[in-house]
Amino acid sequence: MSPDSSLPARALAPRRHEEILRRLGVQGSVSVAELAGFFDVSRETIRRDLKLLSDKGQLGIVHGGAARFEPSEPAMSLRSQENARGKAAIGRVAAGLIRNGMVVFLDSGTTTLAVAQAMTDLRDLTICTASLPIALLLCHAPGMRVHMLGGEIDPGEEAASGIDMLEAMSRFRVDIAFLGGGALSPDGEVTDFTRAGAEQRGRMIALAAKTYFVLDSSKFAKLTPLRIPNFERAAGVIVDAKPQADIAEAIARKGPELMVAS
Amino acid sequence: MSPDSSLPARALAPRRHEEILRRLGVQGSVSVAELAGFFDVSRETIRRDLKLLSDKGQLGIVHGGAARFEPSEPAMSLRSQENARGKAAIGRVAAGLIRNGMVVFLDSGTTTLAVAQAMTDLRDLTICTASLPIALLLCHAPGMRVHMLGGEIDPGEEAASGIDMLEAMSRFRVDIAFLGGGALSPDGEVTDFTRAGAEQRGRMIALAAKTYFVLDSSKFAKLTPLRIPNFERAAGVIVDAKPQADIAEAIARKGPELMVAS
DNA sequence: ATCGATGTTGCAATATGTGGCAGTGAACGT
DNA sequence: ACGTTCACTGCCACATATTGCAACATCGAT
Repeated sequence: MSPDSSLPARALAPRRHEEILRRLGVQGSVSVAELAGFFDVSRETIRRDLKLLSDKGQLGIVHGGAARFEPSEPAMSLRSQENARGKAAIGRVAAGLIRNGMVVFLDSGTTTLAVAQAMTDLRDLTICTASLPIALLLCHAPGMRVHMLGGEIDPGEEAASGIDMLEAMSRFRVDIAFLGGGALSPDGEVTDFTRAGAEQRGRMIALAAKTYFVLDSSKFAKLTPLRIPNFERAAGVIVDAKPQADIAEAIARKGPELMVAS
Repeated sequence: MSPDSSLPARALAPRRHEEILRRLGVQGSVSVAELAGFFDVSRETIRRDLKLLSDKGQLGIVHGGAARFEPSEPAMSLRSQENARGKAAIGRVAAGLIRNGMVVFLDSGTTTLAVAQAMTDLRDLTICTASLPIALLLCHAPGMRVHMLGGEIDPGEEAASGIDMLEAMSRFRVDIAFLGGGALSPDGEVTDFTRAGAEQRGRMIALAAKTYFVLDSSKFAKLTPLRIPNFERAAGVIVDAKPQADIAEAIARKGPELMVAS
């Protein structure tokens, strides 16, 4: 009885093509398995679709799926490849915490970018971020309103920072915030590289109804100097591998829930 | 909205056509089977309907049903390919107007993106923009400070807009601004699609010491409804092909210098 | 080097498109 | 009233397109 928004069990070929291209525009790449599942058609059908679109020059086929041609984005794209599996797993867990209608804050960083990637299928969200790639990614997802926090751009993070960004941030009422961090300290806290970063994240914890830190396991081995204020008020820490038992214990003692993604 | 969710025992042809077009407007595509079921008529009848509507140019027939003609503007990454040569030429001329130490405002759009691309070799500039791709591009150029104007992201432009963006913009002292536009009107003004866009550009003219419009020749053939306030105070209009003589004259009469890039 | 996932190809099954033909019913003229 | 015309529709048979399956080739990560 509902001929509406969610795609009909069997979508026409052009409709699939449209959706595939839309996803490519948003995510940069798509996998055959993912599309076959989404459209409920066989993998061969998807491959034939991709072949067609490829012949039209609208995408490039790669093993496992297809990717969009790009002028290539620099610098950060390299870092986001590191431990991509782990980050994707963290992204899935994080996306699972989000409900319709929420106001979501996404910190800058490669792990939060993975969270954003896992969110592209969700609908009816308000996104608030200072990260250029995250804003660019999510603004094309249907049903999302994206607010970019302005400010001076930090080239390393590809994100706005500074006083303007802090001010813009504090205007929002945020339901759920996902923050990155520099390292997971031995005494069970998330720490940061810079004073400004730590301060900004501490404020976000105070602002958001719930805050989760997302840290991939490459951060376990590091040590950074700045404690993040209000850390004990965070709702959880999402990681992609079990940290040492004593660290896990220390986190739990402070308050935040430790969530291990796989 | 829908007085007809119960199946019309047998709808007349015009009634079906109306409903088919309505569905196309909402869903983008319709299938023969779905329509045949809904109207309780044979598939052939639906096909004949579609054939008729197709002959009238109101839809396109595809295997299994019908699809609406490209309702959506091509993605920005595609638009920037159109007339890339012309845009690059405009970019070179624009970049030539920039001196060390300047505060440069770059509007959103594909032509201003070309200007940004031509600027990557310059140094010691402060960039101010609401465009995500421009900010992402220039933040990696050495010796540039990039300020991103925050606000709600318009997916079509991949840029911030709205009240927050206007407010952030007005904080800056700008030496030179490069603005896009919707069209070059026959009476020698740049015009815009939307009230908000025209208003925002008008304000930037008032704010910047010098303002240049950048318009590639594909904009010559178009007509858009909104005049841009303060247009006569702009310093110049940079294009990639000579417009009609009377238009060129009209521009000069208003004040801005016409610069033809090659 | 091995194993699981992915890509390829031919083929059969199903779905869809096309054209012809006949039945229906309304409009119209006789 | 009757018959004719005509638009519209459904049914049928056949042509074509799309899809899934299965067997086999390749790729890629351990």
